[in-house]
Amino acid sequence: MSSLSIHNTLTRRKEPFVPLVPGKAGIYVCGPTVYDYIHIGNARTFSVFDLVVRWLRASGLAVRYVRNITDVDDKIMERARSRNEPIEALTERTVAAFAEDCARLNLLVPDSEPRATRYIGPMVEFIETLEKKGLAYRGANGDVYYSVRDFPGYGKLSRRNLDELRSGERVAVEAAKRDPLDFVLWKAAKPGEPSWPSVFGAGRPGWHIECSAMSCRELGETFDIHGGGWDLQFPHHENEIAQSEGANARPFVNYWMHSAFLNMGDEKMSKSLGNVFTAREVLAKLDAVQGGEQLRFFLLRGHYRSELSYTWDLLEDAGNTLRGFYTALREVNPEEGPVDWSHPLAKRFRDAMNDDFDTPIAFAVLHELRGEVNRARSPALAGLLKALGGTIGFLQADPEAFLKGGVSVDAGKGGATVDVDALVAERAAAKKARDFARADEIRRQLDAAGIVLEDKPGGVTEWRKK
RNA sequence: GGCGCGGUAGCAAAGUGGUUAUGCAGCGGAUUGCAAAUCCGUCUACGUCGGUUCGAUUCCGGCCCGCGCCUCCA
Repeated sequence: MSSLSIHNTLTRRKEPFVPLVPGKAGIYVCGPTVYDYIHIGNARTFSVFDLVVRWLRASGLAVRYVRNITDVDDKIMERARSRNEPIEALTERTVAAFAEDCARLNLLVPDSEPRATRYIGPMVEFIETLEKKGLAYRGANGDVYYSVRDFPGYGKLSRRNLDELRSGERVAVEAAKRDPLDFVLWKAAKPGEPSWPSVFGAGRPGWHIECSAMSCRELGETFDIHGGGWDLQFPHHENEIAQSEGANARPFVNYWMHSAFLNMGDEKMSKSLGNVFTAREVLAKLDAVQGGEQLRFFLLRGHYRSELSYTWDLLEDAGNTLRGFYTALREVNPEEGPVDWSHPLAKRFRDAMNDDFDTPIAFAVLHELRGEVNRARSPALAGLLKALGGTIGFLQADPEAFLKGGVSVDAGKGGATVDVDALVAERAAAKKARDFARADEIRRQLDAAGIVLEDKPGGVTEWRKK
C-alpha cells in the first residue's frame, strides 16, 4: 500500500507525508483579499487545495482546514473609497460572493475562515513578542518593521540570498527602514484609514503578520501543510516564516505547497493586459448545471505544479470529457457505497494521488474505469467510478440532470422556448407510425436548439444538452 | 544581473532506460430506420547536437526556443 508523498517547496523534492500528530493533519491556505470577485487564477489555487484536503481526508486523516480572509488592506481601502462604500460593506459583500463562487466550484467550506480584522489582538501580541526578541523595531514614522537581517535563514523557502535581493531598485524604499528588505508589521494610523489602538500606537497590521498570528491560533506554532499560489512564496511566505519562527523559536510549517499559475492563453494574467477573468464571468458563460464542475475539472485535470493555459477551447474540451464520465454513470446506475480499495484500478488511482496528487494519472485511471463500466455494464464498477471521483470532489451530481443541463432551451426562432418533452413524445408517435420524415425533422429542430436525442432500446428516447 | 521552470503526437496532459499512458478531436468498422451513446480498430510523440549505454523520449553536457519570480499579485 502506497503512502502519500508531497512536493515540499522547502526542499524542492517529494517527501513522504508524516503528520505531526498521527492520524491528523493541519493545513493553512492563504485565502482571498476581499476587495473584488476572485479571478480564475484564484479559483485554481483554491481548487487545488480543496483537492488536497479531500484527498487527505479520503486517506483517513482527520484534517483541520483553515483558509483565511484578508479584510484589511490597501486595495480594500482604495476600492471602498473609489466606490464611496463603507469598508465593511465592501468586504461583507465580497465575502458572500466568494462563498457563492466556492460553492459553484464544489469547494469544501474550511473548518475555519479567520478574518484579519478579528485577530488584531493576537497580531499585536505577536509583534510584541518579535520586538522583545529583537526582531522588530519602531521606525521614525511610527511604523513597526521586521528586521530581516536579524533572522538567520531568511530566504530559505524561496532560496534567496539577502545580499542578492536588490530591493529598492524598482520601488522607493521607505526611509524609516533599517534595511530595504525589512517589511512592515504594523502601520501607523493615517487620517481616514481604519485603525486599532495598540501598544505601538493606533494603526493597522501589515499583510504578512495576519497569517502568522492566525495560523498559530488556529493550528498551533508548528503545523503540517501551508499552501498558496506560487507567487506567494516570496515575499509573503518567506516573511511568515521569519515572523513565526522568529517569535516561536520552533519550525513553522513542515510541508510548503505552492500551486502553479493559470495563464490566459500564453500570456500572464494581468490587469495591465486586461485579461483578468473572474470566476463568475467564466461561470456565466457555461451551463448553469454543468459549469461549476466543468471549470473545476478544467482547473484540476492537469498537475497542480504545472502552469495551465486558459482558453475557451480547453474549457470546452474539459466539458466534453466530463460529460463522458456522466454518460457512463447515466447508462449504468452506480451502486452507492464506499471505495473498494482492493480493486486494481482503485489502487492505481490511490497510487497516483499519493504521488504528490498526480491528477492526470488519476483521471486516466478513471477513464479506464469508465471503459470497464461501459463494457461490463456493472453497477458495482459504476459505483467505484462515482466513489473514486467523490474522493476528489467529482461526479457526485445526478447524471441525467447533469447531462440535461440547466439553462432554458431556446429554439433560436422568435425566442420561443422549446418544449422538449412534448416534441420527444410527438416524435415517438411519428416513429411508431413510421413517419421518419417527421421524426427527423423534430430531431433537427431540437439539434438546432442544442438538444441531442438518444434513442434507446425499447422505444425510450433520452435527451441531453449538446 | 540573481534564482528557477519548461519544450511529448491536431489540441491537452502524465510517465518511463528496452514492453499501449490517458482524454478531446480525426479516420475506419460494429450497432442504429437515420442518429446519438457505446464497443472494436486506427493515424500523428517525446526541441536540437553530442556523451554514457547492448539499448535513451527517460541519465549527463552544450545549444536553440519559450516562460516565471526577484515589486502588490493565487
